[in-house]
Amino acid sequence: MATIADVANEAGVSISTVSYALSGKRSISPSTRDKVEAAATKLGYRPHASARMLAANRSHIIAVTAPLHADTDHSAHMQFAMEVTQSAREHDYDTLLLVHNDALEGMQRSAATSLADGIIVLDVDAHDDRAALARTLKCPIVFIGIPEDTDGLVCVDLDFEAAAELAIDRLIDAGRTNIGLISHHQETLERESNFPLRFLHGFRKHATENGVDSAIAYPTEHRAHEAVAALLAELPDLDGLVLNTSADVAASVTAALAEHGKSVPVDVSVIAAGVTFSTHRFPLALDTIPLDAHASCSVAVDMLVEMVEDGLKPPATTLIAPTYINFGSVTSSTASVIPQVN
Amino acid sequence: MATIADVANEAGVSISTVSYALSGKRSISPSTRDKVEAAATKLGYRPHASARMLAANRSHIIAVTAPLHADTDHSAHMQFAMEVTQSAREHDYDTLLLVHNDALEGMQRSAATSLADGIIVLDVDAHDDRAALARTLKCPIVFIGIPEDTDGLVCVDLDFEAAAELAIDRLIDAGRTNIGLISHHQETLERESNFPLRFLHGFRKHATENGVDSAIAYPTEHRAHEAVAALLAELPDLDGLVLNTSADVAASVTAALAEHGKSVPVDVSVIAAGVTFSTHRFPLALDTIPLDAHASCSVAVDMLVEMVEDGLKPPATTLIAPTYINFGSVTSSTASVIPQVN
DNA sequence: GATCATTGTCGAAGCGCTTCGATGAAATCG
DNA sequence: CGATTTCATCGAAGCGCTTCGACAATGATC
Repeated sequence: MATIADVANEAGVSISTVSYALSGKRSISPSTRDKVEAAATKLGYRPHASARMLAANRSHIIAVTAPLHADTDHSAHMQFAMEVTQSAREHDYDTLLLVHNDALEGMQRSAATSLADGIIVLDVDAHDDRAALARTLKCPIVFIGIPEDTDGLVCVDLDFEAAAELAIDRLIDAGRTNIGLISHHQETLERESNFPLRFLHGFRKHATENGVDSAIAYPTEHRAHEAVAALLAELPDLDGLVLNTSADVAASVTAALAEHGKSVPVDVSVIAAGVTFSTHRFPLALDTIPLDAHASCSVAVDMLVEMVEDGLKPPATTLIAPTYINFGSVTSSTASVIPQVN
Repeated sequence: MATIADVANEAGVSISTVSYALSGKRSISPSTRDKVEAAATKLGYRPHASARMLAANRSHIIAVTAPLHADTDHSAHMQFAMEVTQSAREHDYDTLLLVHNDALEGMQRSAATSLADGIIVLDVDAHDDRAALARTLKCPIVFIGIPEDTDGLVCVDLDFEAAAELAIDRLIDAGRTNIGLISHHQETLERESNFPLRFLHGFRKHATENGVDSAIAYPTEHRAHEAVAALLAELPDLDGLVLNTSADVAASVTAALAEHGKSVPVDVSVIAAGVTFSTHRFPLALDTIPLDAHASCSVAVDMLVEMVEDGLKPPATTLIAPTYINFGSVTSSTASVIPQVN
């Protein structure tokens, strides 16, 4: 393990010159810089992480709290953790994983000991203990997800209400006026994971405002059949369907509708919205308004790094505009009347 | 941020006394210890992580490399990462997440800069680049999974060959002599993820040695139907089935067999072996020889910590003995002849 | 009562880096 | 050409902790 002193020796300059040459924080003559770089390369010099942390008072570590609930969608969870890590690396930060029962203690610990420069909070509930804790820590923190009380917090998330509105608008544009929503399991709603509630709210409001007949169902199994039956009972003329639910439920929707003699997209047009999974492997790919982990995480990490390095406090809540991916699962119910322009 | 000097002041003792009182590395009189502890509590003292790292030359951080492949089972992946983290916390270590393209560079970096005290390698391929790299690093490393060439490496994993043998033995005990295996997707095998190969090997060998008729199928879809059909084509009298495959394939096995007029467990007894998922939510729960993330990870982390703290090099490869969980999906084909003892 | 351990505490030397202020040399200016 | 600014480099002071060696004070030993 070569130290900076070894490099200084090898290059025939002082320690501070090596530091400045490698960091670029002060001007150094090209010839000296070259000597230093050559020496560093020759010795395979890598600055000692903790020495650097201590001296610079910056760990270049971001803690990520990702608790695992019984109903956690592991795949989505993983995606977010990975995306945070990738984004962090682009800023030369590493990520510390804080799980589970250790979430609160871990946040506390990594902040109090200066282990982490900042914290990313994943899988946020409406009433999340971590929100209260976050207000007491002077450490920069960004939530990916939105708790009910965002006072004093910095949050980033997909605009789920806008996503619900966009889904309804697309179905209305296609002439659909009997629109159902399959939401998440009751279990998830009860835990008050917040985004399904925001989606529900956006759906209800926009459906009412636009005078469409709507119904909402909550799956009870890991498939769509029960929810589809419930929807059809309430809305026999169902011709539009929005899915803000889990992958297994969404995957079986086409089959469930078929059992009732309904085909996709002609009889019922379907949009998956605010979901992390991709539908292109489904028996029939569905139009999707994705909950894009990469988008949320990179925005969140950018913000966090800015807070850490520049001491800025960004706007309290940043909502990410929904995007639409077309797979052909929405078609006009009156194709001959309203010709598709564009 | 109170420092150790503040605590020393408050308690009226020297800095080194505080350090020894809190670490217990030298004997300190009870009265002094109490004073120090009171002062530390009063000031909310937490040792500064990087200062401690630098002075003690130990980061108390374990790096975890968990690359994400196209065919990665996110759920299993997450489980392992979480379990490593949990086990690490029990030894007072935190875990750094190294993903993806960053796996090799990250191992390199965290070792060279002393960012991590040790490394856990997950999701190991037969010919894994990380194995070669590991041999060049002086940093303690434990593989969870077994590459083809284990020379100089420390590896921990479920004994997949023994798991295959155990599955066959149980089916033989139940009088089953036409035993099929549904393995993983070709894609997974081609990537040379190593454990399916070891399972296959154990299965073939033990089936041959015990004179049972056997057949092996590789699923092509995310369901079992094609594989079951292939198995029945080769082995029309199929009466035992071993599943070393993905959750979606295993979940649909009962239905796939039913389409051929075969019931579980009477016509065909089924065992899921070497799998991370639980089958108790399946339409019909299956006997399971689990690939227990907790078991593997806690053994691996214990070893790694021992290597870090005591400098010991444990045995090259540690195979974890399989266990059997009974859900009633295996019954005797000749119940009246071989009464169930016990 | 002198000798030898033992125990509890302290001071100081780092750990390897960053960064501030100082300094001499070279360049710029009136 | 002396005064002033700019540039490149260096020395030294930390960052907050651990740990080694020293050293009184106390207790045990004969």
